[in-house]
Amino acid sequence: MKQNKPIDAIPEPTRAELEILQVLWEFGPSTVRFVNDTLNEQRDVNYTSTLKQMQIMADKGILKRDERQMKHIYIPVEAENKTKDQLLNRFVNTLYKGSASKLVMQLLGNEKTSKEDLDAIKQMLKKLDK
Amino acid sequence: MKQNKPIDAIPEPTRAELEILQVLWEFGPSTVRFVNDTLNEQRDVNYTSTLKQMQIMADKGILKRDERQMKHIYIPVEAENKTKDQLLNRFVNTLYKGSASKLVMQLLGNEKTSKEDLDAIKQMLKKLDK
DNA sequence: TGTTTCGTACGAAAGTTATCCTACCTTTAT
DNA sequence: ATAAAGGTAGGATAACTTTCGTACGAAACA
Repeated sequence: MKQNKPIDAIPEPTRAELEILQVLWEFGPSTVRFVNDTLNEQRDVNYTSTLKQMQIMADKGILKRDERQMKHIYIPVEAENKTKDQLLNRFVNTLYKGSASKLVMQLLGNEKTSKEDLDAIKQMLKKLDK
Repeated sequence: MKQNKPIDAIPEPTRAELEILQVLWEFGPSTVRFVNDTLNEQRDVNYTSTLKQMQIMADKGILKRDERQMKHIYIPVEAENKTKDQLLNRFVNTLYKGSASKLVMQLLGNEKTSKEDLDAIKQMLKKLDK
């Protein structure tokens, strides 16, 4: 019988938290106002909802914030790539037993993968060989 | 302002539901007892917890069940590949703006991707060309 | 200077997920 | 026949997520 949870597990961002991270990754350190406005281009969210989320994320250590101004500036603690690596690893582990090639096979068997994507992938592999 | 949710969205399996689906995909239609025993090789779960989960999944339409016997037999409604395609699409959409090649780039930039995986991916690409 | 606008903080509430207890029925074995 | 084992059903509950109302302070402005 294994241990149920690793003790030092880094909290994975939830769905709503990920939305917020995307904005911060794309536009850099931002105020709640800016993040909320950006989110509202996609769907309805109340300002205080976004505020609360970002406060919680700061509590969890996902974001840090600069409070020197009245308008606090929020910044992701982890780099975009690091977080995405974690999420991707988890994904490939749970769905494909850790096999990257199985995941790619699923991806390529998918009609939605465009010719451009295929070419880009080939290019990458060539570069990797060097 | 866009619509918040598509009306006919198929409910995505949750974490615990996915664990159960994995067992059913691997071993075929099964009883709760079998699924629970299999899960317990990995972690502690009470029998009634697994039962409840599978009942909920049947309610949601994720599983159907054969009740002719006292020991009900549960079967996934959707094929493994279809469900995984949905999850993969969602993943690539939310994290990589729908770009499969970006996802693969992240995967290849990851130390955990083995040489075997790389070779397997190259093989696949060759086959696709024909 | 007062009022309106914009910000944070706090707490409540609703929804979802995951877990398990209890009750009760059916089958099996003593 | 009766007890034990194994099954389903149906709450109850706890933790987590998500959302937002209310309160209140600071800043901008008429």
